Amino acid sequence: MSRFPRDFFARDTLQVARDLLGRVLVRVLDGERLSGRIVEVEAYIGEDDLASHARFGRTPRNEAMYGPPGHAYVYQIYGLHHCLNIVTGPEGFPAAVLIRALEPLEGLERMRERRGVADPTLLTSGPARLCQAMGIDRRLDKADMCALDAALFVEAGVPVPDEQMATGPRVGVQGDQRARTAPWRFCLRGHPCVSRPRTRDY
DNA sequence: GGATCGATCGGCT
DNA sequence: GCCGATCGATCCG
Repeated sequence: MSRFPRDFFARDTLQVARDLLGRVLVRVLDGERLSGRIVEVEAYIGEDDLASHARFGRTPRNEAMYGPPGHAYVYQIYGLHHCLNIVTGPEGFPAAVLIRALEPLEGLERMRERRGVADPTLLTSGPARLCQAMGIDRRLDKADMCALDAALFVEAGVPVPDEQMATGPRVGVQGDQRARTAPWRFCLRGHPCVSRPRTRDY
């Protein structure tokens, strides 16, 4: 059960994003393990990335992105959803990887209760869906995912060979042309749990 | 299958 | 005051 150390997350953000595919996100909730294989992620890199919450500089909300790698950045959106990022790169530089979709592995029954749906491909196939399934909210913002007693962490799983990986523009990003087109989304080609399967050539 | 819309509220240019 | 790194329901063809 190899829990990833901080060094894994301290590397270049695009490298970490790619390398997170196939790994296992684990949430310990009420003493029970809920887990899923990471099948889709997006990178948000620096204040110059106009799609990033760090584009206006350091604020109370995005503070975690400026902190040490291997910590969670959890934010609320549209007043009702949560999204989970893992902070990457050197401390002081705001960057993170958004976890967009999982293939559920452990704790499916609990996830079904929390989500109110039975279909496994609908349990964790979206950034807010996986947070609801795993009980992730702002209380986990800035949580250290490398601590021994962490309730949220990443295990080694099985890395994904390049030929099974697809790359493309990030979902839900509008405005600035560079931000819109940067190929900073990574997913498992054709996997049923990816959040937006059949748009474009995924 | 695709387009559209409402929910709901914290953070901010 | 405006708007969002979303989701699910609804309507249409």
